[in-house]
Amino acid sequence: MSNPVNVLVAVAWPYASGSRHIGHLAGAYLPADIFARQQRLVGNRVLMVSGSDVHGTPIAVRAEAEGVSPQDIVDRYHGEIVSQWEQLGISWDLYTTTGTENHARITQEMFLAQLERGHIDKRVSDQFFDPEAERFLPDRFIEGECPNCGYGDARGDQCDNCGRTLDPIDLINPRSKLSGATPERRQTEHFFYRYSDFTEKLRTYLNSKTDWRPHVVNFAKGWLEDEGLLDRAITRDIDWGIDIPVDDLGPGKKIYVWYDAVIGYLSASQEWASSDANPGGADDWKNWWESDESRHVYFIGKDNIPFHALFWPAQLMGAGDLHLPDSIPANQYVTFKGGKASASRGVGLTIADALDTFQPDALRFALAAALPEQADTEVSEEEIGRRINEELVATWGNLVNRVLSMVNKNCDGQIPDTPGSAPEDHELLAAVDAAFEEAGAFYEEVELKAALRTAMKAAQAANGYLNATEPWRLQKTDPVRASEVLHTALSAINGVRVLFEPFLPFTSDQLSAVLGQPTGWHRDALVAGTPIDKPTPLFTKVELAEAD
RNA sequence: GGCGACGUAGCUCAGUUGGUAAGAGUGCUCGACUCAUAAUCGAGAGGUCGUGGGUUCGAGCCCCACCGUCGCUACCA
Repeated sequence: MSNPVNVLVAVAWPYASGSRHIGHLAGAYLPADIFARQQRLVGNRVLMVSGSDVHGTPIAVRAEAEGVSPQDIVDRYHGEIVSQWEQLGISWDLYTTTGTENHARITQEMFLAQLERGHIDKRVSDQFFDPEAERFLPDRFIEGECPNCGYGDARGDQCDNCGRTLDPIDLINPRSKLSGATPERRQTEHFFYRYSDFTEKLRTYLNSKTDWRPHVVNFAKGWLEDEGLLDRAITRDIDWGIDIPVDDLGPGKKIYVWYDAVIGYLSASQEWASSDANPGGADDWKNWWESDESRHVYFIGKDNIPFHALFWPAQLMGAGDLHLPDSIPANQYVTFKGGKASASRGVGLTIADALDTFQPDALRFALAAALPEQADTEVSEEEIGRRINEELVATWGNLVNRVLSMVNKNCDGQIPDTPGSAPEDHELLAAVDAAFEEAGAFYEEVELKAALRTAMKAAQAANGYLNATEPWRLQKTDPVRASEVLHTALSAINGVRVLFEPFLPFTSDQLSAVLGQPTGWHRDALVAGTPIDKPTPLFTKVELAEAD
């Protein structure tokens, strides 16, 4: 194959303020893991990083409400998230948090570099202040009567009743969501990032991305129309966050959470490079970030597009010569059917719920088959179960089981040394080998649903081959040919399981224990004489509740 | 209000730059098979491609309007 490429698999940083649901999983984390696993099999050097986003107002407010420290909130949810990654088999090279010293230092370094280059300046602005909570308030934390429709509980940024976008200054009888007090307008001074400096460069950058998904490019370009990007404050009046590396503004101010969160991709790469997990040395991160040869792929939900297609590239441009995102295959949303039925029927199914109900690989399979790559996709608990039973278990699980059973029974419990040479034997193995190429092309485009279909097609070809050759019948009439057929079928499985590995890591490991570790993105030769025991099914069927 | 995406078989979705009588999986019907988790394989039925106009020799793909769903709208992350 060609030379290994350094691939950065950058995955959206989950906000450590609550439990994640399977929409998040299908939107970013699962596709990232599938892609990363395949890229490793291909032989590329994959660095897959993310972490919990631990700063921001919601966490600070929640901590105050519960009478605990923000760190307690973060520890609770970070712990939950980390344990779920393990259960789901998400193969991070590093999953960290934005609460590390390393991250703070690198964020501050980037801030200083941009300040030095003139892309950061100070401005005074008016903001709402809660005199009781003694805290500046984001628009969303101000409520009042909607000036358009009179709705009493409109938020400062938007009215939930009439849907109009609002400015908190227009609210009638505004009150703080935190204390109920009437907010006051106060002047406050903040650092602004001059995103407007990069409007033209970003236009050029986006225009060069002709292969991106249309909804990603169009959406990002929409922000650049007319006056282009607006400068944004990158500091906040809050105690919980990263210190501003210059003290001009006085106390009580920190760096804004989203300015620092995206820097996590860079800081996590450096943390990984310096860790024991990497034998390549502390400067190894430069092979991803200071190299034109590397490839950066960002896995995010569509709500994150402006941050990754605009703000983050602008921050990178302002900091120096760092590698920009090469592709951002942002997914749309997974939506839930039967929203009014009940939580147990799939409405807002959390990752924890889903893991209680489904085998990890089975869950991965069902979500991968429904990835919202082009459009929002509807799922329900029934639909997930249906996919597991009718597609995964019936086609792939059963294929493995039927072949291993026959080999165990008819070939003295070991892999026979009887490769077949009939035309149909070659045809099947050629089809499996071709599937690697076909699926590989889909991975290059990050079309993971299509890659999964390719693997399923190969499994179906193997099932068809068995039905056509009927080894169970040959066993009585022509045992030599029967063992050729079984050898061929097992060879096919030996390839197909590699095609499935990115989707089904746990059961693929089970098969590796029998068939040996795959050596790459291809079908390995069988090792004759390897013992094959009576198999236990890889997957169990899901018991479906009666749909009503 | 503005912007964007979507609306294709009962269900979940594919349909590259417009071009042979519109596809997959699943479900349904029929047939084959019985090694295998009542699993598999084959065949078939099933669609006015949201509606109405327009461009074109030709449109699911392009343009306009409308209807519906969802998202974003820059101090939520």
